[in-house]
Formats: sequence, structure tokens, C-alpha cells
Amino acid sequence: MRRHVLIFGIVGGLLIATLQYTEYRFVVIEHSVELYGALIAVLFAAFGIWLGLRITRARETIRETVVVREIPAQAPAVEPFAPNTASRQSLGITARELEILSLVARGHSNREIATQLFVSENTVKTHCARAFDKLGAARRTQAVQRGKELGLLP
Amino acid sequence: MRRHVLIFGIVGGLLIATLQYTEYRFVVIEHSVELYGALIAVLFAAFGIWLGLRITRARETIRETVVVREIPAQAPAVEPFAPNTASRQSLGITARELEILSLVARGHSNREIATQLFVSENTVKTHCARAFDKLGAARRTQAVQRGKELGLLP
DNA sequence: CTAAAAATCACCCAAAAGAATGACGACATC
DNA sequence: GATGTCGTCATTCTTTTGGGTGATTTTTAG
Repeated sequence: MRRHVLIFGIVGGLLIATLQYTEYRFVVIEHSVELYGALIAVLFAAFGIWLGLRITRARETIRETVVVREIPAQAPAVEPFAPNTASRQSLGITARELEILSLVARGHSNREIATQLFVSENTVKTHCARAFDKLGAARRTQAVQRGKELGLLP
Repeated sequence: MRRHVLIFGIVGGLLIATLQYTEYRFVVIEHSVELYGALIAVLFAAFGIWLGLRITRARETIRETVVVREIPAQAPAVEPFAPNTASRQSLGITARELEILSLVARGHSNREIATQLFVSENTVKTHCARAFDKLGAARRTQAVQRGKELGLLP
């Protein structure tokens, strides 16, 4: 959070510096204002996207405590799977760990998972390691197997 | 979380103010290039945030419909399980390959499988590689997943 | 506000897994 | 006898995983 401001400050400072520089450099020589504008545009667009993603990601984690409600459950059609919260909590497996675990179970590599969740591969590995530890698994295939046994995975 | 936006707004405002200030200070030119730049900057930043929100919204809605029912964590009744011979043969997967595959699915390592079947680890790897190829899998977890989808594995 | 829990990331190292070859024998079948 | 499939094994090399440790940041709970 403080880092965001810091980064923003730095970028802003650089931007201003660039502004002044380009002012002296280009404007006098009547260079393209469009290029200059486009540069800032791209810069800020990228920053905006990044910020937007960050914001929504924060909101998603809050959302986690949502719906767990009983339902008639008569249609086994496309079985909407709900992980067994009891065994999950008794093992101390966090929601995030389970999320990664389910992606592992779908056959994704750590790198793929990292890309998909917008985190670093190292983070995925950390989550994996902790989940494996809590499940008493030495391999991901074993973890998946255990997870299914415990009703944590579909 | 929403503080991000707030801070972003404030800093943005400050930036614009600064730009205008520097304009009065430095500019001897008729248009304010900075103001122009800042304008697109803000515009694109907003666009970026909007885009970020939009990108993640799709994922969120999916996530929301997920949780519906708890599943009893009890093991499925001891069913014999007969592997689907049709899809097995149509893929050209041999019995031996399926045998190794099922051990992979149970979470065993190549070495363990090799020991268990009295063959070399290299042999296991070969069988694995061929099975993965026939299943179109790049990883063992993926192969297991596909195998279950196809009814080859319990 | 503060303390605890969770999530994030980095680094190093070792082990496992996988890809790409090539090879050899057993066996069935035509 | 030639052919083809299958199971077996080796070698080399690259990638992926996993273990261990420590650190920072964010979130949550009290």
C-alpha cells in the first residue's frame, strides 16, 4: 500500500522530469506533441490497468466469505462442487491454498497457475508446499489424491 | 482498497495542480502541453481502471455461482471399477501403460512404481511418456485428470 | 490500534519428472 | 521369415517440483 504511493510518486516525478525535459528539448524544436501525449497515455493506461487489477483482486478475497447455503440439490446434472469445509478447516488449509490445489488437480503447472492468478511462481510454490505439508503429501499427484479423498476436490 | 482510488485521485489532482503551476512558472508557450498531457493521462488511467475492473468481473461472477452444497466426506462405496476399454483402445493405450498410469494417479513417484513393478525407473518413464503422449498431457497431473475424464481411472 | 494469520515474493539447492533418442528381445501374425 | 507391437532399458539434457529459510506486506480479528 505504501509501496503503491511510493511507486506512484516516483513515476510521477519521472513524468514531470520528462515533461520538463521534453518541453525544452522538443517543443522548442516544434516536435510532435502527439508522440509525447501517446507516451503518457500508454504509461498511465498501464498504471491504471495494474491498479484496477489490484483493486479487484483485493475485493475478491473479501468475497470469499460468501455463500454457503443449502439447496434442494436434486439435479445432479452439472454437480456444483462445494469443498468440504470441515476437513479443510480441521487441516488448517486456507482458501487460497485450496484454490491453488484445485488448479494443480486440473493439471496445471506452477507457472500456469502463477500466470492465471497474477502472482509469482514462487508464491504458487509456497502455497503448494504448505498445502502438501498439511495434507501429508510429498508430491502433487499425492496431494490431489488426498484432496479428493477428503472431499476437498471434485 | 478503496483508498487506492482515493489516493490515486488526490495525487492525480495534485499532479494537475503541479502541472499548472509549472506552466505558470516555466511556460512561455501559448498552449499548455502539460495540461493536455495530464488530461489524457487521467483519461487513460481511468480507462485502465475501468478495463481492469471489467477483466476481473467475468471471473468474479463465475466464482459467485460456485458454492452450493456441502459434500459428505465419506469415501465412495467400494466399487470395483472397470476401466473403459473403448476409449482406452481408441487411444491406443496399452494395458501396461494404464497400469503405470493408475499408479501415478495414486500419487506414487516413478521410483516407487519401478520398485513396485520390478522394472527400472527408465522403463516407467518411457511408459509414462507414451501414455502422456496418447492422452495429450504434458504433466502427470494432467494425464491423471484426462484419464479420469475418459473413465480410464477411478 | 495492535497482534496474529495469510498472502506474497525471493533465493538456493536437490530431487524428480519429462523430452528425445536409440536399442534389443519376446511374441504374435501374416 | 518378415513385420509389427509391446515391453524393456540406457543416456543425455532440460524443465519442473519440492524443501528450507527468511522477509515483507496485506488482511483479519481482538
